[in-house]
Amino acid sequence: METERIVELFEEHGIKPTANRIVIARTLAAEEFPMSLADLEHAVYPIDKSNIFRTLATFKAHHMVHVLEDGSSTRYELCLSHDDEDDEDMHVHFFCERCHRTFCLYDTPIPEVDLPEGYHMETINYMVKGLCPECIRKEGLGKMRT
Amino acid sequence: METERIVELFEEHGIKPTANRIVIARTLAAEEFPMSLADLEHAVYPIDKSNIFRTLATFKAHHMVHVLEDGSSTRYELCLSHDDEDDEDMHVHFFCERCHRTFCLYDTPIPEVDLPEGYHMETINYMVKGLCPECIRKEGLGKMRT
DNA sequence: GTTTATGCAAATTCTTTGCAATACT
DNA sequence: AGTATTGCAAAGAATTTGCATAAAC
Repeated sequence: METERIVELFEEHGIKPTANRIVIARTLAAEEFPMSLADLEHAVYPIDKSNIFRTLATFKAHHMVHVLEDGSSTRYELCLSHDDEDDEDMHVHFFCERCHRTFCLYDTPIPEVDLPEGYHMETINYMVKGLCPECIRKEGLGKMRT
Repeated sequence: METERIVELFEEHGIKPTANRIVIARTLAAEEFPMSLADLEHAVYPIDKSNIFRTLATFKAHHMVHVLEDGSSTRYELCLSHDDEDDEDMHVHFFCERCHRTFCLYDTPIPEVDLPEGYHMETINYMVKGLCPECIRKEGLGKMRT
């Protein structure tokens, strides 16, 4: 994604686009998988992890990222909908229990549910766990060898 | 839940019902909310946390518990379906961002999705975050005072 | 000049493991 | 005896905070 579009995102969400923040957002945008704090720490070196942490908190507060929990770490992905309230780009995630990667299933939207009376929904996480195609293939090969 | 039923669960899942394990399972069954390791540590004192941890790993391996991530901790709830493969009792969970409690929405089953070709599903987590009824009421009161 | 952002170091919290002792079969 | 379970202590990993410096407005 071009830096201009990134800066637009900052404007849309009311966040001041500092140099570090742009690098972090660009990195999130470039990566196919949602990233953990540790992932980002490597990717945006030498920006400090506390800075990344606080930046992600800012992004989250302004709904510029989606936050995911896959069981091993918290992961972040850029939220591309312009509307703070309605996330059109919410999709199911898949955590592979063998290779520990978290996939975005962009073509699998999250089916909504009717909450019981009185609950107010902010965000939804739909996380499927199992084996990804690549690992299934490898498992198969593994078994053949046995 | 009666101890007999608990012991039955152990048999159904092929786990040896030791005294500690029964206490832990009973505690999970008695609690309305899914419990974290820390919750259990208090509830089953003086059983050691490493024992609880390993017991939960055993339960998980034998599909006797569901494992949830709500962002602050991993939580466990007893899985009451007899069938290891098909979890009839899978329901949506709700994490309140104000009081940090995780609710079981027993009457809200998880809507399934069609995964892209090649993915193999093991478990699903459907976690909604927002404000619970109690906290919405309190927020309202808080605003009135202001 | 005041506020905001940043880096470094350290604290906290949560999870996990090593190992010796105990209980079970 | 041999295997499985347990408790204690400590290690590890991930997250979060305090505080002093530097940059932005």
